[in-house]
Amino acid sequence: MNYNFTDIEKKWQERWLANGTFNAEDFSKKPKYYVLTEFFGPSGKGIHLGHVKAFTPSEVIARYKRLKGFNVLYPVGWDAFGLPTENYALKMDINPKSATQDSIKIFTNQLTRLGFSFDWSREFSTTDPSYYKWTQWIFVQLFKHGLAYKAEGEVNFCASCQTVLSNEDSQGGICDRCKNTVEVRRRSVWYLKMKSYSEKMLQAINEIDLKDNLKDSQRNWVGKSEGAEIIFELASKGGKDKTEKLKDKLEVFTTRPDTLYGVTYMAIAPEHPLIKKYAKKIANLDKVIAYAKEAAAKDNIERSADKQKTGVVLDGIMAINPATQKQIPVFVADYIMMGYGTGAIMAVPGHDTRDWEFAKKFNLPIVEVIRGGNVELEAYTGDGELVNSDIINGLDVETAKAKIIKHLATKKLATAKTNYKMQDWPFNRQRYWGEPFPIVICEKCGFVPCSDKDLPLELPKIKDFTPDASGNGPLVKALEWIETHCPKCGIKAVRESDTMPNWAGSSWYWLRFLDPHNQNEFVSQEKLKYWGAVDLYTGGTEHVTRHMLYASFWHNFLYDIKAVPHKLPFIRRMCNGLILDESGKKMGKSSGNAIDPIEVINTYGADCFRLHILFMGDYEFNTIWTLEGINGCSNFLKKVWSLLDIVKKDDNSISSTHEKALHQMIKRADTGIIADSNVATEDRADFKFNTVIAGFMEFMNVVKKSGYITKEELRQYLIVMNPFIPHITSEIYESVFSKDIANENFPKFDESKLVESTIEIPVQLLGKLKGTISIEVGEASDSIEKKALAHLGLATAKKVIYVPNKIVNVIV
RNA sequence: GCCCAAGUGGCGGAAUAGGUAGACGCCCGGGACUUAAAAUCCCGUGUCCUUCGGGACGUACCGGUUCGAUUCCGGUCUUGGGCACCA
Repeated sequence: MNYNFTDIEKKWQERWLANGTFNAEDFSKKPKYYVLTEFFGPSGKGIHLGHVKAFTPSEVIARYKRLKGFNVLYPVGWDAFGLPTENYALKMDINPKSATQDSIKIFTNQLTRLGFSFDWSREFSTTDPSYYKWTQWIFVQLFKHGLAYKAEGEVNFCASCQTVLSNEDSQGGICDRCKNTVEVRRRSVWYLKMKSYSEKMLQAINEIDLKDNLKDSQRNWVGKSEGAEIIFELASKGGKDKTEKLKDKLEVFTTRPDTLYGVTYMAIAPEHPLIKKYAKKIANLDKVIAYAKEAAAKDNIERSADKQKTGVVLDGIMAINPATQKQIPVFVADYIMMGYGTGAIMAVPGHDTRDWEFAKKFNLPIVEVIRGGNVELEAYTGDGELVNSDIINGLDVETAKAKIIKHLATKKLATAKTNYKMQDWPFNRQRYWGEPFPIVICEKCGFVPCSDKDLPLELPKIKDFTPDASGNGPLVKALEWIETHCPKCGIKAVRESDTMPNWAGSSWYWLRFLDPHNQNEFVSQEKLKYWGAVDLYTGGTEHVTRHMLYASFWHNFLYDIKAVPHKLPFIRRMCNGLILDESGKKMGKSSGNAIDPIEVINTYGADCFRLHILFMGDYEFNTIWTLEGINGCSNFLKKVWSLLDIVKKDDNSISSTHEKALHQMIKRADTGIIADSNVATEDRADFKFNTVIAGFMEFMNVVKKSGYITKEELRQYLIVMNPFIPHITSEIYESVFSKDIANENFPKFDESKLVESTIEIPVQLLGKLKGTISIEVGEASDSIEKKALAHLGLATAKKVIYVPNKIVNVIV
């Protein structure tokens, strides 16, 4: 009988679905294992190769863990709110709701055809009112705890998508969705106070099991820097060259208070309020205003791409160095950002590269206060002894920092301060397809949250959901929905017309999978206690500084208000590489060069596709997609099928010829798929699916050479391979053993079966390989030295190096 | 500019507490079976030289440590990713 993958795969896929084979149990006696891959953003184009690359590993792990006796939760769901779906619906001229439904249908069919062992009973979409009810509920909690507020601020705005974006959504000044350059606009927006969670998020980064380089990029994004805020008094020229002190003081943030004696000028951002406030005191106001306007016209990209330092002195205003009491000039310069620190700096040209460039250009004095470089040639940013610095002379940098802060603090001129690069999260979008804000705007009561019984606040059905430049979302047009009464005082009021960003629904979805049908709570406490955190969370690297941080923020908040009992959302995170096209570009929905995974399944079968994509390369590295080599996987599956012809159906033993190879193969799979959580991080060598598959092939070669496989060997072999190629192994298992392989236990390997008594070791002469000799394990070194000399035809040697059971090197 | 990761046959990739480089597979070549082809099976396959015994070279490049380096150290080049005037 030939291997007919089409029929076999269809048969098992239907059976798994009908029987709910992979549905997780709540409260099982088995140990729990929660494995999750970032859920799908469904689109009408169906799944792409990136999905297969991202999901196949977690799928293998889910099946493997079940065979190892775990109660595995491997859920599936849809992240369907947001710009991708809405832009697609606009393009196709259909309603986003039906676009979402259609896409989910397509995805469901396609994922089924890959044989993924999801628990379909827990499926939901972020667009289901029964789900976003609780997204809104969490928002209300954030609001009630003072972590959601509306304010006017400078935000990133994408003119093409007609909406405000978060910093995370506009990394590098580019809209994450349409790749257009974003503009900075002043707008009234809803913010989530993510910045106030900076420390807690840094703590979470320390605790999660994640590669160090990815932790670094997260820490970098949070951007903690410790330093001090220092107050500089200001003075202006009064009549007759007399100076008078101004009422306002200039506050700056610095990480290097030790260099205070080297401050030779000050610089403020073009948007700094000081300019407006003391306009009358600025002699060259025209020039200053012209410069500020010019700076404002540049977008972020231009401003940072042009590294030439520019600026204008504020003629008439001086600052007073609190350490030296000397007066120094104040500049307005666009290398100072209003959004960081206080929007003003103390400039130390001797020890800061940017200040050095500026000072050189404007001929400002450069003072050395830390010994170690030549500040006339370049800024010295290293360590060293303090000089020219009065009370902190002779100290090292760290000691000097502490002393000068303490000294100024007594005069209330400095305080130790920590700053973060991460900003609060602009949380509203002027678009239709998102969760409505459960907020009523009342003239009398201000912002009033909907009460729990009014949730979900459903998105109204409207015909025209096209965004426009008015600055309002399409929901303002839904008058019947917008106009309402204040839940507090009852007078006429309006609803917030913006919607939440697509990251809202994904910021807590892993919790809902624990209890997806609960109508009374976002998730029950009993289920939270049973399932706890996600044991393994897999997905793309690009989410490390975006979704992962949002998720960490929401989870931390829910923990703080005692809504969840565990502090960390995810115990371990692994990031998969990308699938690239031949030219090395990212392959995906947007590039239009995608290969349809369903065609690969039609030609080769799902088992073959799964095997191929895992065998192609390392999980964490980018892989260039090719069908070259898939024949190897196809040939291998034919060989697996042909085992039916050579199995010794009444031999329940393990033959001595196969024993070692069998145990080796099991060991390789057991250590190469996923390590037990008790294995130390540095000792792990898991996620090595390609070498595990090589192990399957090696065992096949051994079996093929001897021309038979015993029934027991076949049983163990099929179970070990089942997570990778579930259809074919289920089919053969059923036909030989009349049982469902899904209920079996993963075989155990026996280390003692892997030990050899006689081994071959290499003999080297002066480090060059000269052949091998056969030795007994544990044989005396004298005897081995003699064998090695004999092999080389030598009588004596200057020195013989013998590394037990590894190598002999002879020196003459 | 700063930070991180990587560079191994014609190709995808193995092997790093330093110890037989190229596992496993693809492609390719030769053979068996066949009227023929496909499928399948067997053999070969890093490069160069060879008197067919073997020899020399070889893990981006240069240098170092070592009996021994793909692995460790210093420097250079290339590719990919992240951050980007963050005070």
